[in-house]
Amino acid sequence: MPKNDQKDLLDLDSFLPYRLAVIAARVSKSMSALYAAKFGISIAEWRVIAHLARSERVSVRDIHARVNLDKVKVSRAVSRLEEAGLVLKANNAADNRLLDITLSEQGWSVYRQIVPLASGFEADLLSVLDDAERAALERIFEKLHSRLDDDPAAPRRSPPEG
Amino acid sequence: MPKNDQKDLLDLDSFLPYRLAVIAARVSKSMSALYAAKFGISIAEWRVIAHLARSERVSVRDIHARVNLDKVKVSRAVSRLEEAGLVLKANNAADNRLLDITLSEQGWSVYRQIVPLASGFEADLLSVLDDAERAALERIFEKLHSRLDDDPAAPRRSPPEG
DNA sequence: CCATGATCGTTACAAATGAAATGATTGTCA
DNA sequence: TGACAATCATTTCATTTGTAACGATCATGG
Repeated sequence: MPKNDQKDLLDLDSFLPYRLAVIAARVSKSMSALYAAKFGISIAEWRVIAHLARSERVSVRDIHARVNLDKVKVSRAVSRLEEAGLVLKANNAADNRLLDITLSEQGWSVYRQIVPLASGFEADLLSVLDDAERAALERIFEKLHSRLDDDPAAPRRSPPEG
Repeated sequence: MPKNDQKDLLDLDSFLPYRLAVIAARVSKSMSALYAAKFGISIAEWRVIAHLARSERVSVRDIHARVNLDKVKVSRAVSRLEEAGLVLKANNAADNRLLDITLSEQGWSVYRQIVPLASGFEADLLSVLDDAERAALERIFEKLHSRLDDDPAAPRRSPPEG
């Protein structure tokens, strides 16, 4: 007497949350290998650097809101980057609770070295997709996000760049 | 004098590894909220349960190889599940290094309760995609995985079910 | 046989993580 | 103005995580 009917079985291999987690983990790990060893930078630190490169003079809260990292993780990433000399912290003149975080010259240098590696990695991945699939992927991302926006259990989506 | 030309900037919001990580994290968290509170089960434990449901009497190594969790994580998840009474451990008669891990009656019961929640959650997510987009997503997953298979830095893909 | 190496599951230990608390600063409104 | 709540960044502390090592068992080849 079987414990389950076939219809009650759930195939993990075809289960969307699982598949997304697996592909994201593979891509992240493969990507981070490009800079982790060479520059001693974690994924969180890379996100902070990438955000600083396009928005100079931001606070921990700004980064937190824009880069899908919780406040504590950003704070620690920034501290490590400061110790490594890649980032500068200053007090915000208008509001002393805030930090003005910026890339140092060395931070910019590391960023400029990573960008071509990252872009190349992404281009390599995307090269296997045709135009229709890339367009579909765009729509899929947007549709899934918008569906998750209705779910209070889902983490909030980052606000659009400003 | 700007530090960077536009062409040297990398937009994190449109960067594939980042986007995959964000959507996967949102989906996983939203999904795990369905069973985490009610059954006190983590994502790793859910994966173990889901695998045991379709492959009774497996070892830690089997689960590790099939469910994208490292050996230690599986070992700990199984131990927690055993303490919770959802899983049974026995020695493999043919090889005493191996464990025969199975779902207990209570484990099956929890599984049967989670499956409709998980299937419903997935169906709800997929409902926003049309047939073409779902088909595209299938191809995208397969193409990205097959590209990553060439990258020694990427974690290995799980072998097909058998 | 039996010595050597490989495999399995667990443990040890350091590092990373997350939730809540903290201290410092600012906004609010009575 | 001044009490009180809110916000920012950090710290604290318990838990989780990953790497490496470990003991136990098995496979292999001499």
